[in-house]
Amino acid sequence: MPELPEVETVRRDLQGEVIGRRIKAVEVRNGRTVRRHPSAKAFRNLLEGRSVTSVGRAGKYLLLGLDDGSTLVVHLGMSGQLQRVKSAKEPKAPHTHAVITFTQGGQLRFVDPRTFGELFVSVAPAEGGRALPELAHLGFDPLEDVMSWDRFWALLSAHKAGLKNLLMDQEFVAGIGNMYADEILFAAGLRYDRMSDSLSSQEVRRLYRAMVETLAEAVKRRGSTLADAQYRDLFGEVGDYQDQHQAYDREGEPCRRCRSTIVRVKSGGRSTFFCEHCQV
DNA sequence: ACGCCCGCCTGTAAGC
DNA sequence: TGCTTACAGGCGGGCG
Repeated sequence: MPELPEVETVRRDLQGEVIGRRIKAVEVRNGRTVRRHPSAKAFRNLLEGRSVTSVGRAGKYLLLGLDDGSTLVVHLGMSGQLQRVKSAKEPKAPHTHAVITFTQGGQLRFVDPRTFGELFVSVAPAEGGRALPELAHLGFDPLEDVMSWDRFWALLSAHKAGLKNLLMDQEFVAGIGNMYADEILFAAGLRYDRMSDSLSSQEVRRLYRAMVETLAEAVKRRGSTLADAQYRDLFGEVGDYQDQHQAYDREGEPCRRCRSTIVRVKSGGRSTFFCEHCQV
């Protein structure tokens, strides 16, 4: 399930692959993928003939800047993948919902079994990411937007929410999903249900540090590919960070810090994994 | 303002 | 063995 580290990995790969390329043709094979547009044709018309000038990211959204000042926005949802193929002749994977063909140099394909992902073109330029009206609701980006820990404290204190819910709230901070929320909270030594306005200054610093360092390390490891093998990078390769997981998907296994058993609870309909001894 | 639930989806796995 | 059910969860919307 692609979260910030996986999306950032794809972004970096895309940068070397699509900048400067001109879009010759766009094929939409599943209309749901471009559901924000009135029709697949309308989406196509916005893209054909354009060149890619930049590749950015805001939270879990990829932003491909185009030469007319518009932006192709990609959200991978739960199961979305972008695939870079050198030849149009390469067989299409099942659930290939959109295909972008470049004038030279193959295709970019969007594959998404669960169809929670989407593509859309925003008429606004990509600069800064959240400048797009469609993404104006996103909160700060944990890797792009560095802030002082007391500023972070002020943001946390402005809410009265459980820490996990707040970390996963894209309007608060953009890019963290269920998996990295559990990993960040383990690294911070804080429970998922601690109230955001109840932290000591030391705990605020630990949380901020854990958030930035966990995500940065996961980017270094090119993201997490779990047993379901949903996440693949632009070239079909898996990530390495799942081997470093301390909590997520480790129910019944020993905590790597204290050896007590990692437990799993349901919170807000989602699985939450944590160590009752290390997280307070 | 926040928590919680639903609907949207399909593939996988557990249960009977 | 074969069918049914549960689960995975990002996001937007509704409700209490």
